[in-house]
Amino acid sequence: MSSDVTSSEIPGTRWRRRKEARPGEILEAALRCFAERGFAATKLDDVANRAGVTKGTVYLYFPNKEELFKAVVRTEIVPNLERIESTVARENLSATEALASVIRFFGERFHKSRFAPLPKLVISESGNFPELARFYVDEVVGRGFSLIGGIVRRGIASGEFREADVESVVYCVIAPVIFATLYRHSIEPHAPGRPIPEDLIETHISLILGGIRRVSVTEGTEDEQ
Amino acid sequence: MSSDVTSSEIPGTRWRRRKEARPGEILEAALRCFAERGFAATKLDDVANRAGVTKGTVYLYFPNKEELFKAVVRTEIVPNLERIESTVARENLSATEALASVIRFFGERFHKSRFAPLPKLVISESGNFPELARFYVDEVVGRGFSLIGGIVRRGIASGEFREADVESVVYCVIAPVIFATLYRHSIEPHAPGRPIPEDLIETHISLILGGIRRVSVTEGTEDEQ
Amino acid sequence: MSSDVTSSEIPGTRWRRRKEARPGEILEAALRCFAERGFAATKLDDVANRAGVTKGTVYLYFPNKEELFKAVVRTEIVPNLERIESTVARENLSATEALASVIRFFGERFHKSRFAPLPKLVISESGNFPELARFYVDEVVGRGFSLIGGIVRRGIASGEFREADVESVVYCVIAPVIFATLYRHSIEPHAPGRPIPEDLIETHISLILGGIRRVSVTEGTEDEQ
Amino acid sequence: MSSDVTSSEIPGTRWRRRKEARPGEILEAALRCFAERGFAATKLDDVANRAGVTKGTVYLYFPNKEELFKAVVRTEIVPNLERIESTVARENLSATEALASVIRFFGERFHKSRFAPLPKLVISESGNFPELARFYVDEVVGRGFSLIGGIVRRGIASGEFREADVESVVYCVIAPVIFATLYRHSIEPHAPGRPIPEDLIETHISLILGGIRRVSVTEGTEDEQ
DNA sequence: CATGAATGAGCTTTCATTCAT
DNA sequence: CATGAATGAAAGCTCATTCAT
Repeated sequence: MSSDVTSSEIPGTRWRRRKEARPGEILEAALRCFAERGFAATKLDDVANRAGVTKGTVYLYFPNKEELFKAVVRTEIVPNLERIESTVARENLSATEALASVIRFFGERFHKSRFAPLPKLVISESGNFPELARFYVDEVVGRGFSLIGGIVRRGIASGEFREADVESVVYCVIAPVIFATLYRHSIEPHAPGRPIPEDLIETHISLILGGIRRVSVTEGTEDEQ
Repeated sequence: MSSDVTSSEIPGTRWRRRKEARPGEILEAALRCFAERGFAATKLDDVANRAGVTKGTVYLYFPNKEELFKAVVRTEIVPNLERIESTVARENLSATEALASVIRFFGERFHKSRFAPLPKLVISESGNFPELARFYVDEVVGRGFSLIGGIVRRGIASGEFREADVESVVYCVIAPVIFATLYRHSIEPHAPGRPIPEDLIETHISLILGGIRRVSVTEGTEDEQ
Repeated sequence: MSSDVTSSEIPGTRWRRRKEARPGEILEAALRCFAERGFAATKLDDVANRAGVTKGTVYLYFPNKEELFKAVVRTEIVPNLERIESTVARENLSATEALASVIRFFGERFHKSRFAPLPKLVISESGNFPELARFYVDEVVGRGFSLIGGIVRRGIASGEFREADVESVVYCVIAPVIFATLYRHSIEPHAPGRPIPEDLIETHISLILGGIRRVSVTEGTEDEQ
Repeated sequence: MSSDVTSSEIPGTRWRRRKEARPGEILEAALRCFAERGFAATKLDDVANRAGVTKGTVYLYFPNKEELFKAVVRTEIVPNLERIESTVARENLSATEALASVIRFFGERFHKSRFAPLPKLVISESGNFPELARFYVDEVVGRGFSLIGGIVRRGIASGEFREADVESVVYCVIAPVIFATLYRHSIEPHAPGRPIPEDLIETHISLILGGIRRVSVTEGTEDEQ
């Protein structure tokens, strides 16, 4: 648990004035620290260093460590949620297309966005922050399940998909995506010999569609990816 | 807090010698505490209380908190691994049957055994214990992947399964099982309104097999990709 | 505000076991620190040093600084209250005798007992601890006023004393006693040139009785003390 | 936090020069804060807020918190002292009249003027500011004692008052006045059920004169005060 | 073996103080 | 002059660790 976090900041002036930028910088630094070490193991000194400020400055913007954590979750989750939903809600796709597209979308999102470390954070800290778990269930799991559940149900209703327990299918759709995120932020960095396979997402899509679709997808799968 | 989870430590040391008499209650209690709160947030007082002893007693068996953590990982994971492998490795099953059986087996294991909280622990603490990640990759992920990868490869070779990226398929096979475990130990306790669906595992099996098997499981599925 | 509080403790073993004696020692040390420096300026390190323990030990017995403060007040005030009341409540004294005796009693009490620094503490900290003020008013001021007020009223009723506003008389009876305490614990230590006069209490008694008694005290004052 | 309340500090320093322009609001605000919470517990933010400026501005006029405190004492006490003395020192009053008048004068002063919170401040902070105690003794207690002591001595010499320990009498004269001030600023605000009696001062005067005057005041109350 | 009182390093938090604007 | 963002030393508090019993 070494605090090997060094500031990568303006070397000359140790004293700047950036009221506007500060909170964002601190939140970003905090997100990374929390994601790496967890809430309890994160020292405010590390967060401050990473943000290029001192401990005191953090307290200028956030009343305490817990509120900082909540602010991180709040600012990283909420905006992303909106974007995900609105993006995927574009209509006139078949259930098959919609499912493939939603998986692909999540896969990308979780790979690149700042949202990426969140699942790990939630898994790790739900024990210490029950509200975090509840919040996540309500806002993220709930919405995500509705979104995907809706597509699956639509596919079954239209005969595109075969009969199945919708809830369970949703789990199977989501799991590999989340799992990849968790793996990427926890294990992969320390196990360079075993990276996540390149075509995980596309394989996942084809497996899921193969498993759920009623009609053959033999030729359809080619252009699926 | 640096790492060597797998090393067997100064051999013949106090810890090793006393290990013989060590109450498994401490390890069990520690496993639960670590899984619930994470390493940093777990107080030795809590572990001791849960084990029905005093803090001092913990130090009789483990030289410090970090060694206790490593001991937890060592004693709770490794024995389980052996059993899993030997059980599933009995041959004369078709790839289909083997895959179904291995998923079912893991599903059970992760549901009931003391092994269950481990994934959460690894996800949460790999940042603070890089060796934990390495250990997990080598011992668990590696073995699991070999096991399942072997089955998949065999299925493809025999024509039972269609062509696919084996690594990716393994991920898709494992992910829902691990994900369910993580969910069960992090989120579910705080979100009673959204339990893991009963037939998740069976649905998963049927989806995966549907997705991977060459012959149709619907009606004309022989050409399923 | 220099922390020149040095432990006067057993020099050999820095490590002892005195669960029984500890809380009392800490309370005593705390009383002195609080009385000298006030609540805010008192460092727990000082209290600990004076009690011959370390900061951590203080927290073994008191959950935080504020509770320590309250405990000090509680343990120093309550027992003294009982004693004062019961002692003075001995009957069959004339109002004159009773008043003289009660003033003398308070004078002594405030001079020697551990109760002595309390008035200063209450005056100083009432702003930061409103409950302290309330408590003091209810338990100390209230009781004291009842006690003395009763005597005065009795004296007036019996014709021993002349008519007067009882409340005001009580203030005038109490004020020099309290004032002496406050002076002794705040100013006198730093102004050795101006000590409290030796016969303050007896002069006070004779003045008060001279002022309140109906019969002339011109010659009576001689034997008054 | 060491002491020299009376010293006029590095003469011609920043503080001294800027003193000319200094807003009395800061001193007034500081006096109130210090009196309410004590030196240590007073935050410069509070002082600044109360004075309607920012923290930085306080430092424009006072080099640090301690100097601010000293300036408060200096500017709030000293001028008042002068006025009091000169007012009461007009002669051609009998000792009885002079004593009554001086008590009344102090009673008023301590009730309304900015001088009022000072006694509480001295009582509370003498532990942290020994010089404050010394200053108070020299300037306030000393002068006050001379003033009142002179009157008492004159009364005794003239046969108006009976023989008594002058120092002790002075204490008894002063105590209720100071005590009322302390009570008013510490306890009364938090104990609305027990206000200081309206005619405390007049009762005090009549008790003291009754106690000290040679002639009986029992039936011959025409000279009551 | 087991206990639990005691320790002290380390972390969170506060706030007097500085200084670019 | 005035501001207020930023600082960092100091204090409160926690808890892994020790050790007399």
